[in-house]
Amino acid sequence: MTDLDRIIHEPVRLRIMMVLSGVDLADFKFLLSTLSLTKGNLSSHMEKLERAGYVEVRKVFNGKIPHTDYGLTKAGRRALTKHWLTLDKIRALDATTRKPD
Amino acid sequence: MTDLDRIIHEPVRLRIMMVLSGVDLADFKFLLSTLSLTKGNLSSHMEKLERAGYVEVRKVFNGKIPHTDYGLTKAGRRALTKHWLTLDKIRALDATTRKPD
DNA sequence: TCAAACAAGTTTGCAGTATAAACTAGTCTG
DNA sequence: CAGACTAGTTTATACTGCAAACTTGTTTGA
Repeated sequence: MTDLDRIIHEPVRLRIMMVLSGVDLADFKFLLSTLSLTKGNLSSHMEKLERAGYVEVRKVFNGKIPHTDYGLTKAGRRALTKHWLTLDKIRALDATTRKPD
Repeated sequence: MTDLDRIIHEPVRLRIMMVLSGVDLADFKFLLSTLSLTKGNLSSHMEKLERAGYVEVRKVFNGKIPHTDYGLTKAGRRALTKHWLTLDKIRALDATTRKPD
């Protein structure tokens, strides 16, 4: 009930997911500058999100230059929505928990 | 701006902080059962929160039995409030980020 | 009375992870 | 063709969450 998905909860990935949720597709370079990450860092986070089935990766060649686009999957959107709901529940914990005397 | 305090962000500690924010003091046993943790796990999280200056620990003897109470410090309350604000900002990222075509 | 069980935590060991630095594969430029 | 650039990926390291084992002391029961 108050269990947070650690794949999404990780700060960088939470931000990645939110950015992706606002667009159809985003490429590596865009994410890199938007989120101010190093390439290695972004790469490994994207791999983790892909493995979890939360993002879809599309690799194409723009002429001769390789290009990578990312987009949320249905499952990714669902998981993200659920994550915020879970956070809302945790946020309400202060009101629901009273110490028994 | 969208930097999350990892001390607080960790799921278990976020829950601990929220529970503590709803009471003046809570003891080890109460937290243990409320949050369904193992003792070792709770102990090390509390130590981390204490080191960060977010919780205050009061150890007393109830007769012969040792007793440990925890409560949020001012800094802890401030940090927790700020944390939720930061999460709100991240939550709004989908609306503010648009991919330049 | 002394061994076994219990209480309340703390310490330890391990498995997993986030990150930057180093690397790769290929393209463009002078 | 040498060197710089593009677009990532792999590697190495330092950190961290967690449960199990341990510690210190108290109570219970035979």
